Amino acid sequence: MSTNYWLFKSEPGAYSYDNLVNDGVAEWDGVRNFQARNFLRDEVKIGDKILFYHSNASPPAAIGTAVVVRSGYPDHTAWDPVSDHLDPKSTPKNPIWYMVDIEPEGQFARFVTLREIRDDDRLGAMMLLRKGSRLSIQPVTREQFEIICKMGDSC
DNA sequence: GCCAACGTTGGC
DNA sequence: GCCAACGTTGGC
Repeated sequence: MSTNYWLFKSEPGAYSYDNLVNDGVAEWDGVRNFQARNFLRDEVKIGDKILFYHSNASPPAAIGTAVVVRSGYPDHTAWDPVSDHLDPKSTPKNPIWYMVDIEPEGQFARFVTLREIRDDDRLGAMMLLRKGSRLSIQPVTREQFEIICKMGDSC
């Protein structure tokens, strides 16, 4: 199976790329959107490459890359009573939500801002640029991944 | 099944 | 802080 490419959003105030570097590996928990869940459960595979994007940041930007080290498995925070992501409808026997594990690959030498992505004609098809697109796990093409990586002086 | 109300996301 | 767009909830 070939490598797929993704964009993962995170608010740096909640979990930044620095947090990921410090942790070494992260359980990508707390995704509570069905479309994103389906990607995590069914399509995000070990070895897939991730553009790590800071949303709700100033400026919003792609910060670096990461790699998937464990494919979809049930998000146990859904039945953790002290978790912010508790969802009583999800149980160990019938999990609703899924997560993957990721590791950082490298921060970009320079961040690639949303503005720069929007201004590049080659990236016009990205889901990120669609009006009202709030999906936190988005597929990107290999070409889009590599263009942004180059814009970040890191490929 | 419809749809209004509500909560969240996320750029600006 | 504002607010548009979206997803979810719940009454009917």
